[in-house]
Amino acid sequence: MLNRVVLVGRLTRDPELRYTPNGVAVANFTLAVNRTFTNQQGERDADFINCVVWQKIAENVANYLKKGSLAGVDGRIQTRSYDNNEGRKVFVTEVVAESVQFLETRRSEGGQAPADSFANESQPIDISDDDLPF
Amino acid sequence: MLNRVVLVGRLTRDPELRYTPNGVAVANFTLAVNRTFTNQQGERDADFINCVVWQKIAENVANYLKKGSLAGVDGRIQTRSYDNNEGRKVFVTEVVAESVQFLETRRSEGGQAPADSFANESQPIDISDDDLPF
Amino acid sequence: MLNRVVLVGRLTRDPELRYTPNGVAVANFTLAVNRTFTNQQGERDADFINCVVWQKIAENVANYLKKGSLAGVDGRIQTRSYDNNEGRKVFVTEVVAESVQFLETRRSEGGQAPADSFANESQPIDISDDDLPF
Amino acid sequence: MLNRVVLVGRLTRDPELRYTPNGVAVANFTLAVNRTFTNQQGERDADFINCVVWQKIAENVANYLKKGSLAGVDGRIQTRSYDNNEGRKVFVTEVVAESVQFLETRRSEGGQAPADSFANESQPIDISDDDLPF
DNA sequence: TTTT
DNA sequence: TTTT
Repeated sequence: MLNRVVLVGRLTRDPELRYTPNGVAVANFTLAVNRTFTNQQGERDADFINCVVWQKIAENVANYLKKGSLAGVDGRIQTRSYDNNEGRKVFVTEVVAESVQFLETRRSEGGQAPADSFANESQPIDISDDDLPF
Repeated sequence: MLNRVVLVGRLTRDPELRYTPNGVAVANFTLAVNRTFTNQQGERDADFINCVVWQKIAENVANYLKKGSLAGVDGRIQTRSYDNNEGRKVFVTEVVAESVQFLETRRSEGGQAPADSFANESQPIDISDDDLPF
Repeated sequence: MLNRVVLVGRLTRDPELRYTPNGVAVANFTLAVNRTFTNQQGERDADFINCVVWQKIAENVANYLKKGSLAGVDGRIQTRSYDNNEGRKVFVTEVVAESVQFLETRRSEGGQAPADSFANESQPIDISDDDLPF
Repeated sequence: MLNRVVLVGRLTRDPELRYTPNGVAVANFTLAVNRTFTNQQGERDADFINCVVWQKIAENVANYLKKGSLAGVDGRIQTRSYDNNEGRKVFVTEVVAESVQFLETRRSEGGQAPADSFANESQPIDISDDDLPF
C-alpha cells in the first residue's frame, strides 16, 4: 500500500548515531518543518518530525548533518509501540528516511570561512540506500 | 518548507466526527497501511496512522468511509502536544488530510447486493477542501 | 535530489509488455488521473500520465492490470529524448514507477462472477522492485 | 484521484513570466533534478522537468529565482496538447507547482558579497497560493 | 486501541 | 533547449 513522505526542514539538534547489537547503524534526528501559514497569535509555527535512518545513510547523516542543517527527506511513516520504564505502552509515529538530501553546507563553528566560499555554490549531497534491514 | 504525505490504506474503525465550539467539523480516523515487506516472524506488518480532517471533508469522510474502507490521503504531517489528565505532556504526530479519496464502495452490512453490482465498477470519490481553518 | 511522484488513476488501455535485447522486461501504460476541479465547460478533466515499469513489476503489471484497472503508482519523473522517424528530436516526460499497487480486481471478460465475489473484499496487491537496471 | 509531485532541483534558466489576456500571471521554468545513480557511461544524469506556476507565486518565482537557483516544488502533473505551427498535435507533460520553496540565496552577479553573509544562514522562503484559476 |  |  502507498506510504510516502517528503520533507524539507532543519535539524533541531545533532543527529544521534547508535548501533544495534548486530552492528547495524541507526541515526535519529528531528526535522523542524516551518508551516506556511501563521497561527492565531500571528506566529509562524513548525512541525517537529522525528526521523530514523539506517545503515550507510545513518553514518552519512551523522557525518554531514548537524543542528541547524537544512535537509530533504524522502521516506515513509512508521508506527510502533514500546513499554516505557513505568510499564506503560507508548505509541510512536516517526518517519523512516529512505534517502536524505543535504541541502547546504554549514560553516564550521569558530572556523575561518574563506571570503569566497558560499554555501549556495556547494553541491547538495544525496545519500540513499536501498537494502534496509526491515 | 516541504511537508507532504500520501497514503493508501484501510480505516481501522469508523471515523469519529466532532464539532469545535465554533461549529467547525473535525473527523479523526486511523489508516492501516500494510507494509510491502514482512517482519522477522514472516508476518506482514502494518503502520497505523492517525489522520485528522476538517470542515466539509470531515463530514464527507464521516458519511462515506467506515471501518475497513480503502482510502487515499494527501496531506501533511502535524505535530502537537497537550497535557493529559495526569498533567503530563503528550506528543502527537498525525496526518492532516487535505484531500481524501474514497477508493471503493463497501457493501452495506446485511444488505442484499444485486448480482451485477461490483465495487470495482464504481467511481472513486474525491473529497477535498482548500480553505482549512489553520 | 528529490524527485517523487504518487498517483492513483485508471489505465487507459492494457499495459504493453516488451523485453530489451538483454531480456529485461519493460511495461508501458497510461494512467488517467481525474482532476478534482472542473474546467470552464463544467467538465471534469483528467491528466493522462505515461508510466514505465521494469523487471518483475513490469510482468506483474502486465498480468494483473488492464484497461480500466484502478492503480496506485509510487515513482519518479523521468525525462528523455529520441529522434523520431523524421529525424526530429522528441522530448518525453514520463513516470518511472518504483512500486505499483493494484487497487481492485477487475471482473474477467465474459467470465461468470460468483454472486458473493466483490472486488471490495479483495486485497490490494503491491508489486515493487528495488534493483532496477538504471 | 491522487496526483502529487515533490521535486528539489536547480533552475536551468531564468523563469519566464507572462500574463494571460485577463491579466493572470503565469511563470514557466525548468528544474534540473540530478539522479542519484549514474548511467552506463558513469555520468550522473539529470531529469529536466518543466514547471508552471500561476498568480502570486508566479511573480514571486520571477522575483526570487533565477538560473541556477535551488528550489523545492510541491504540485501535480498536468498533461495537455496543442496544435503546433505545422498543424501537428503536441503533447505536453509538466508540473503545476502549488507551492515553491526557495532553498538558497544566490549571490548577485558582480555584486560585492559581505564577508559574513552566508547563504546557509538565510531562511528558505515559501511561496504558496491556494486559489489557482483552474 | 487496530484494517483486508 | 538544460542546472551545480
